[in-house]
Amino acid sequence: MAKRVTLSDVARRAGLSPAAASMILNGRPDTRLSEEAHNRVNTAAAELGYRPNLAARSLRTEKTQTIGFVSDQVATTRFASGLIKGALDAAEKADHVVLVTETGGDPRREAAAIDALVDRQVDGIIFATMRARELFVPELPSGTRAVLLNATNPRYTTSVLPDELQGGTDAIRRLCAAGHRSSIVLLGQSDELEKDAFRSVTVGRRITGIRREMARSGIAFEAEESVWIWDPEFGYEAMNRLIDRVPDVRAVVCMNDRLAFGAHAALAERGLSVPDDVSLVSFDNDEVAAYLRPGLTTVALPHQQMGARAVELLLGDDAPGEHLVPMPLIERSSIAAPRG
Amino acid sequence: MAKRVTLSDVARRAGLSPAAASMILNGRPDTRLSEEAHNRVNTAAAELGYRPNLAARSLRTEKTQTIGFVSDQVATTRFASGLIKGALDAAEKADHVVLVTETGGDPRREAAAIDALVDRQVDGIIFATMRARELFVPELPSGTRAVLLNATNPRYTTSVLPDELQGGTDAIRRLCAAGHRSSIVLLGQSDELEKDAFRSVTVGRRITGIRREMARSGIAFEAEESVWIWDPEFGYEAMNRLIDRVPDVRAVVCMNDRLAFGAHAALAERGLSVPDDVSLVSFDNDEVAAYLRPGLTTVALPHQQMGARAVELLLGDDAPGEHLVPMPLIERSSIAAPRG
DNA sequence: TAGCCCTGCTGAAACCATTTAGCAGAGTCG
DNA sequence: CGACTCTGCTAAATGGTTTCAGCAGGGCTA
Repeated sequence: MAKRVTLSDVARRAGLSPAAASMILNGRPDTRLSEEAHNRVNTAAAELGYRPNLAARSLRTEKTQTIGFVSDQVATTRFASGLIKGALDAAEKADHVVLVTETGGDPRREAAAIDALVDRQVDGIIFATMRARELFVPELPSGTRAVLLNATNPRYTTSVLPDELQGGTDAIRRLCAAGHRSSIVLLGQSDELEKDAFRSVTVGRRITGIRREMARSGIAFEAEESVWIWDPEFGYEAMNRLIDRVPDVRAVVCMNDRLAFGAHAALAERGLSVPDDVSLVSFDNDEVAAYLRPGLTTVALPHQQMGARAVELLLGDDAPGEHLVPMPLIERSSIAAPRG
Repeated sequence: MAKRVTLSDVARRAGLSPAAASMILNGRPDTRLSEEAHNRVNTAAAELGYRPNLAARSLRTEKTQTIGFVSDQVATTRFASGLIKGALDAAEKADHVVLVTETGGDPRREAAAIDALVDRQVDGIIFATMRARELFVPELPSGTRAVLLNATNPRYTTSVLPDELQGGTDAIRRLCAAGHRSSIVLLGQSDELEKDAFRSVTVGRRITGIRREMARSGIAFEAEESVWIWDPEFGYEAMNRLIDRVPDVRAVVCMNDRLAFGAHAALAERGLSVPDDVSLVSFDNDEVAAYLRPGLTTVALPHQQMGARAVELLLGDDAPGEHLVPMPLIERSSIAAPRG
């Protein structure tokens, strides 16, 4: 069984010392080794198919070209895989590789995951949550870099979040641009009922963006329905209540696509067609948004960009702070000019 | 900044040699070190908060307690994240951690990913594909273990696949159990048109399971519609054609849930209700299957179990070969006794 | 009392790359 | 000619763990 090729083998074949070979292969800048030496080492390495032993290298350098990704959930939502994919892609570009772990939100599992990553001397850790929130992060060995993905934390202040304020704003702008100025309802949230309820940092901003832009345009919601669990069935029920309250509803703003999915079903049952009778705008760009007929116009959660941004921040040297990534409006066909 | 605690520190504090400490902490079986020594070392390690330097250990042992996961796709389908989650969970149980990479099906990226993993001396690699197929796996360094997940390969014969034959069988059994014996149609596949087309290993088995069980029960499809891309819109179109061909259709077997989703819409439009007029059974247990009203009865692709099985096989010493994991029938409410 | 085994432990090599200090020789300057 | 610099390279230490060979000393047998 073929033994591994080591640096010494390369050096020997090139007629140089391992030290020289090391410097050359690592492209050290201000070394004084000859052109000639460079060539000999490089060809020797190529001929032998040399691959450095990363364990040995890490032992010396304490770097691993590896980053850790600690997430509370990986399988449940598309959101998670988008974040991971974004991180993977960016890591690949930076010649890093990523160790993925899942904690299920359990602090014990989280601690274990962090230990496992720190033991492997990852160059940095990304902490991701699926529902944006303040995240508890245990003390890390000094020198371990960390960035929060879709989360915030008072100590580790470098974080990546979707720009929900802008997203909320754009959703309303789009509706206004289509000519909607009245008979608009809000599905999913109601300030009266939820004054003190804490949903998440991002939901708060989303709703602020929405309301602020409504105010700026001088229009108001005709009715609002609060929904606790943003799943299709509850969207369906809430939409029915909204139709009862506002029979001439012309536009509905849904807090997310799953609610919109339910709303769509309720509208269809009442004989109201989208977008001819009622326009629909929503958030997240969930898978179902594309399945619906007509396709749902929605403000996307830019998972992949967020994941990518997180690794760029982890590896780069940007200033700490909140980094917002824009939420693009995905135009499909659920918005039209109001009837009549 | 606190320096790392090393094995020597522990040994010194225990008044023993590093060699002794190493053996004790690793629980070597037939060492002759005293009870007393064990205690001293263990308490010293605990007091100092000793954590072994894994880079150093790997350098010696060539093991890393790390496994590699190479997948063609991670973000696109729920399937991918299920596989990953299953693998993550099983790895965690076995005290391993997993390096996830994505290739997008590009052989160059795949080669790069494998290099990156091999360089990091992973204990084994899982190769996963989202659409089951024969997968090309480049030569690996001898001694690198590999298992194929949702894929097959002539050289690396350890693979895990869903038991589609059983899945197909169970779908039909369920329909029969409800009393369906005629006016049954198949949506998504048609032998006449697709005799020579290759879909994937698993689709082939799924359809075989279906047809074999139909034959066994002495019944036959009234009509079949082939669909190339298994997305809702095409399911919708195909269902319309099927209703035209078989106006008294009583049951439809859909090749997957996205098709079923489209079929559901088409049926609703024609005033046919599920399950009272028409029963629906399908495959995959996609997210949409639960969103539909009524909920879709479907034969699930057991992602997580498959992912978990893969790491068990990678780490254990089972015989090579194809390992099938059962596809559970998820009962919701799209099947009822045929009308009339 | 030599020879042997057994117990409980240690010394040192090995794993492999990186890095610092420094050496030999040639050339330059005053 | 001596001091100095510059060039092109190497020796050796370093990082932390595992593991093999073996040592010291006590007890036992012949």
